[in-house]
Amino acid sequence: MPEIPVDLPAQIPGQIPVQMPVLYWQVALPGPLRQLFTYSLPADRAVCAGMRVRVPLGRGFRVGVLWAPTQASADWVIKPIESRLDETSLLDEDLLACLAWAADYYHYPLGDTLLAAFPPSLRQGAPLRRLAFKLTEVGHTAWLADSIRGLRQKNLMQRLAAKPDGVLVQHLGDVPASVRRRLVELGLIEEFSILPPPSWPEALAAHVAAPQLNDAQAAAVQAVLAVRAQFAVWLLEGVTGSGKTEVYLHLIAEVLAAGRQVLVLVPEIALTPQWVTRFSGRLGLRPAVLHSGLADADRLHAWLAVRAGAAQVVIGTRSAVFQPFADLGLIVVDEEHDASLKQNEGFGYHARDVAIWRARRLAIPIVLGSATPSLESLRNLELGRYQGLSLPERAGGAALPKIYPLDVRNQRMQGGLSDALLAAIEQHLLAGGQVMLYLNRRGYAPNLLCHACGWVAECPHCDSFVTWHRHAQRLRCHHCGHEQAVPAHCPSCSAALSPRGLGTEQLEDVLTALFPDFGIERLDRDALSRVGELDRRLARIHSGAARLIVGTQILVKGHDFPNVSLVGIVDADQALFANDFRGAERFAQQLIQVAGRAGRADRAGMVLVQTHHPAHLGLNQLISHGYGYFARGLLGERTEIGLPPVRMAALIRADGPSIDAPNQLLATMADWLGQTSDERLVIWGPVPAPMARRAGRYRYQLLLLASDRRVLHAALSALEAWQGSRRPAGIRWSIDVDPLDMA
DNA sequence: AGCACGCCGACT
DNA sequence: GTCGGCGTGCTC
Repeated sequence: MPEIPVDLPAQIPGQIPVQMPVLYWQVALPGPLRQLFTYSLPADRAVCAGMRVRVPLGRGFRVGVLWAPTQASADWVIKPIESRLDETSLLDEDLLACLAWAADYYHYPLGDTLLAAFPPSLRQGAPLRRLAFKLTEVGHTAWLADSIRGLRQKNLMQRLAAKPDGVLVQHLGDVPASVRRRLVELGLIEEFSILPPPSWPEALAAHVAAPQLNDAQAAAVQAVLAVRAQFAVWLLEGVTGSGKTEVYLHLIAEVLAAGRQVLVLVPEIALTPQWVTRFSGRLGLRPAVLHSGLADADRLHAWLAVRAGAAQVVIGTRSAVFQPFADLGLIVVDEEHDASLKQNEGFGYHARDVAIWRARRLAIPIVLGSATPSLESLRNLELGRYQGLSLPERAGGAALPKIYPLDVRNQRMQGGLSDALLAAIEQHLLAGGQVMLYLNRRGYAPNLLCHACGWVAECPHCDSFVTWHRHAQRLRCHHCGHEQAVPAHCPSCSAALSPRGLGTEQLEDVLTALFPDFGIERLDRDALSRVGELDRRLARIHSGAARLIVGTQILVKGHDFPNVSLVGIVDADQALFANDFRGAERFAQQLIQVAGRAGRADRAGMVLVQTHHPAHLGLNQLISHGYGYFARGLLGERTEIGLPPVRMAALIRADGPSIDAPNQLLATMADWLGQTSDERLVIWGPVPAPMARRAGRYRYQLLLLASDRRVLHAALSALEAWQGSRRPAGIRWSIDVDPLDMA
């Protein structure tokens, strides 16, 4: 990337440098350096916080962000800022404040937090200005006189002659650099830098009419619009199929009409072209779509367009919450309970919570939508921090699916399917419906074992077994990516090996054998590794070419299958007895979300849950009283035990190549915290992580709990200060505030 | 994080 | 005799 610093060289040759007054600024730098660095710059340079600068550090240079003016210090030699990379701040005050809060709240270094708000190319110091070429006076005359000989030179001259404002280098990719260089040498063309205006496609006409809202939807829209110019968190609790998206679209249209921008946060997997099509058809514009698969150039383009206000609607996964909106008027968080809104590694922010902070700062409404709200949000509703909106019925009068536990004790099973479930599948297929089977385990079989000696294929790097992927003929670890060939015989006793347990691949094979006349589509991460594959498979399902659908979590996330009349939960037992305290909550959310795929059109759907524990209390409460009741019951339990969301939590993780060093480090921290911190701080552990060895590293964790967030916060800050940059050899440790995933 | 400096094993 | 392992310490 060519470097185009905004500043001229400090010293013009042949002139004596004038001694200028100097200003001092604190600069936030990337990396785990949890301190700001002070640099100087001439007082006549206009600067402000949020501007990117290039500064010397050690023997190299870094891209940093100007933070705040400061005084000189005698403790170290202050170096000058090498150059400003921007002419103005790229992050406005509100976003800077948000990032500063997030760095503080999540105990993540400020520099890394600030730089996380930039697209990758800007993070690395790419200038906003671009190189371009245009004809010189001489060149123009030469062109008119038709005195250019070389064909390729002539070609380039012609293109530049047609564009007096210049052509960006990136649009001259087909012209060899040597041709450009030659013409520059001849003085016919010249290189210069310009600031391209952010462009975004023009509005198209909305061509899909808004449907009539039902009473509950209309009431929700009205409630939000009534106070749209002030901060409020609205929790939109709408059963699956109740038309939450329609509520969003009405609100968005109103905010757009007022000329303001809208942010829509969605879970990772839900970003399908269908969403975009629906939005553009109804709103008459192209939303900016932001997700992890985006190319750097597209990311930069969208970022600039959002900053300029040209992109009016942003649909994105969690990182979109840091987009530099020019005039944000509304935030929507869809599926607010979804765990993918929380980043688990590194900068562990929760996009929903950051979004709420931004909304408060900007005094705008934020709508959190879900059929299965998180316990965090339900508690905030109880405490009166959120306003409740409810869509208790399905749009279009469709009935909610009926859920039945299916006792599989002592039942004959074929490929994990009981006779009762098989009969129901057949019945629904013959009646013309589609059937969906949910199994949260991909691959053919989760274990490969020796029936003679008991040997089981394990991952060499983790405390886990490897999954047999029969079609790929590989054994794969789902925790670290380890892969190996399938051994022909037991390595321990040479007997034959056999699969144990059931994965989606096997389920697909079993169903193909049992129901050969009905097409089957499998939806899991393995089947969808290629881009566009999801859409191809969804198309086959929607066309009716596939009548049986087998899949994992992906089924849960927001796709609509209107003709599914039966949903089978193949194995509820594993989730029923999860070791994580959030297990019950997550199971309930998944069950309700999967069940919600059934019976959307005119016929009521049916959900069969295979279990060995048909009398399980939670399961039955969930089935008979619904998610809302069940979740509020869980909240009561959490209150008694003192777990989140009633108490605030932070998880200290440590891992290293040896078994005791990480444990020891956390034990030392636990001791120290016990002695020095507020007595209201609860310290649990250290304990081995649920998977004690992963990718060859031994993992331990320490859970900190406090009813008062300030107590927790103070303890974490003290811990950071105490540990400082001390780093016992090979051990990594990190803080996860509000952890969702305890693994 | 980088990237130095700084002391102990197997190679031209 | 050197090349090189990564332990620890600093960067305005």
